[in-house]
Amino acid sequence: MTEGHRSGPVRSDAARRAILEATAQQFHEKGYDHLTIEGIAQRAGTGKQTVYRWWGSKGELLAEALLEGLILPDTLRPPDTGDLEADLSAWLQTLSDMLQQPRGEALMRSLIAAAAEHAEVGRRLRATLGADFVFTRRLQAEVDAHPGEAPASGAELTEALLGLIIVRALSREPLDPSTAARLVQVLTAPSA
Amino acid sequence: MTEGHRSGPVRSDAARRAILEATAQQFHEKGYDHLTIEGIAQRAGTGKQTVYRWWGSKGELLAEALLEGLILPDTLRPPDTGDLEADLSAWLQTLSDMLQQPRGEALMRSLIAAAAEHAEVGRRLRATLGADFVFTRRLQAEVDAHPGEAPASGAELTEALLGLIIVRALSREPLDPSTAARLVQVLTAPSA
Amino acid sequence: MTEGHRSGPVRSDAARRAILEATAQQFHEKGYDHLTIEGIAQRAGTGKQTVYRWWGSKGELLAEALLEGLILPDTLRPPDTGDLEADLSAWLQTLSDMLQQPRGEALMRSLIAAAAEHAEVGRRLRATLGADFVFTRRLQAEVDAHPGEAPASGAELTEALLGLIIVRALSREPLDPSTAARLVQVLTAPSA
Amino acid sequence: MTEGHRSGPVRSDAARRAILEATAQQFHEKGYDHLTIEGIAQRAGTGKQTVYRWWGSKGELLAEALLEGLILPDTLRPPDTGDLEADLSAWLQTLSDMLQQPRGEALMRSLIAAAAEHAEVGRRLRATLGADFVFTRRLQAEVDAHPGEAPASGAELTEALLGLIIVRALSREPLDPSTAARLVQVLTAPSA
DNA sequence: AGATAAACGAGACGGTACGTCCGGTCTTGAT
DNA sequence: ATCAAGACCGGACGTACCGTCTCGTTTATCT
Repeated sequence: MTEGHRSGPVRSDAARRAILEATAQQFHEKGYDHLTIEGIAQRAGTGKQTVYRWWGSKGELLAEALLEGLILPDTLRPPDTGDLEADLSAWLQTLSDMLQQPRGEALMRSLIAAAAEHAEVGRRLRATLGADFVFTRRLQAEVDAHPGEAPASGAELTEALLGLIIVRALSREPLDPSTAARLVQVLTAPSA
Repeated sequence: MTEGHRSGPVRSDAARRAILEATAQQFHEKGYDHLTIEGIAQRAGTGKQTVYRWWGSKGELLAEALLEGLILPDTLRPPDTGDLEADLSAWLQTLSDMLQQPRGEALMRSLIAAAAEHAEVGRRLRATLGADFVFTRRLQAEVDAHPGEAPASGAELTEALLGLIIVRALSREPLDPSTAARLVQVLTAPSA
Repeated sequence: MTEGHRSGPVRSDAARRAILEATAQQFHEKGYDHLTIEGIAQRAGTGKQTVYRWWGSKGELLAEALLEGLILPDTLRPPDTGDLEADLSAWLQTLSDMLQQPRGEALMRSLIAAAAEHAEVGRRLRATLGADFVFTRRLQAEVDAHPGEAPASGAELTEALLGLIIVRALSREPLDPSTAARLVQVLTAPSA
Repeated sequence: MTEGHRSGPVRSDAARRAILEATAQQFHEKGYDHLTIEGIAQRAGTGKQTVYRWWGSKGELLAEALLEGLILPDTLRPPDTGDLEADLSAWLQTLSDMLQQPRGEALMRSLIAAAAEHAEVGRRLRATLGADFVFTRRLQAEVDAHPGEAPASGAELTEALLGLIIVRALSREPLDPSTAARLVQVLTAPSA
């Protein structure tokens, strides 16, 4: 035979989904701190033990909810129209629009707090919000096409853009849309 | 008349210093979360009420300790040798060295968590670590000298650099020193 | 000076009384097991910590409530009309009447459970219900008056009577009033 | 037809014995409170459901273990040499010896706690430890032989003796062997 | 020189949430 | 149908801190 079986009940998917959804709901409602396992379990209609059985901390919960797409709106996924500069600009615009609203800024800061506490959230946040995704690959392609001219790779430039946004969120400085646009231009202009 | 008089003792400076130092010590030892007012008061040998009388939250405590220079080492203050590119590079190097060590990375993440929760910490962190300081003014001067060529202002470029570092700290990706150097080069090269 | 003072707030008597009364109320309502610190604190309108600060277990709580006379009715205190045999008989009658009612029997069994778990409750129960009190001394006097005739001392005879009642409570055997009367007669009759 | 058939396996005697033995073992190790169904099932190597299928509570479990003779040592069974007074005395001595040891006292208190909670345990404890057994019948015979002289029946006198022991166990008062002997003498002396 | 009153250390108080244990029920796959 | 295994919802455990509120003591100012 292939594997050590285990009889007995299997993990309840209903409980899992209810807990992740409760996590997302509570996260949006109260932010990362003020997020309590007790509150999540109650909202989900499960026992606390069921949460602790499968997740070790609220960080893990949030990381999984993030992965399931329950935290960030689909709007934040990067567009891909073929025009790199336009796409980058649009994406940055979407992000900066989000930060204009108090709810959006609070959401971002909550995510940062979660990332600061929990490594997995940090990794997933970076992956979701820019570094791993299409821009990276496309910026890289751009860079490759002009060897020697732009020594900073695409990934790092994307990170720098995301970083700018994070710094603004943390310092509560609004991000002027035109500034964002200018930055995109500087960063994508292949030094020409 | 000038003011309603008040008799009685005046604020104890000994208590104030003891509390701020205890804050710094506990912050370094346990990080921002796990920082407790109760623990700080005990460490400082004061009553809890003395803390609550003068500060409203652990965020305020940390913001003041940060301002007093009790949190970050002097090393992180930006150098000023006259050579802008070299200075920027050296400063970025210092920061990235700090993040190489586990203690330094943890410290940075703790600061980010604090900034996410408390606006004043965010502002002061940004001010301390780059955006307001000499680089900004000097980058700006550089930019001003070449009008039209580099549409992104110095402040934003510094923020982008700091942002990159923060993104790396949050995602637990090490920052390759040569990458940092390259970024400095790109950002300071006035498009020439 | 005489003693090491301690400044700061003093123990709240209101909280203490509320907790002991809540203990008694919950004890009567639900019995010793099913008595919860959480329930007591809630009923008393205090925090749990206030309970744990002053008492170490529900046993200690009950022991103190017993001592305060919040558990047993005054009826159970032994009468003293001068006629020993009549008094003993009346007291035994009161006890056995109490056990006739379901509430009384449950109360007695709850007390026994508490005594089995907590030494102090055991001691106080014995003290309250017979061994230390007037009967003991009076039986002893009786015994002393007839040396050599009744080698068992009064205290032990009283204990045996109480023991009989406890055995009946534990085994759910009703105690026939006439049996009780007969036992009193045997035990008090100085062998004549 | 005689009866509705029933397919499937029949009750596993191995599981039953394992559970009862685990009950006895855990009872001796930790006492009645601190006895958990979960712990018993784990010790017995069975599922919890198998316990709940056949017993309704830890009280029932203990009652059955008591009946199987897994709880009390054989030593406690009453001797029968023909000499009533000597037998009673010896039995009381055995009991009081047991209570001298901390383990024995704890065992007795645990049994009392169980009896207070669970009627069946109470009945069986009384049956096992004295009321139903040979002494009762023999004391009764003694009493019958002298009608009118000793109005308290043998059963009640035995209960009183057992009760004395229980009171002592509950109040943590040691039982002086000579006292026990004296009581036996008083109670068996047919008033002569 | 009092009298006044705020600041201080200590810590009790009503609460909320923690992470754990166990109760009793239910589900699964094997026998 | 029973069994071993164990997930599930729920309730209580005992602990850690929260922010507020006394206490009794110590000081600095005002009368």
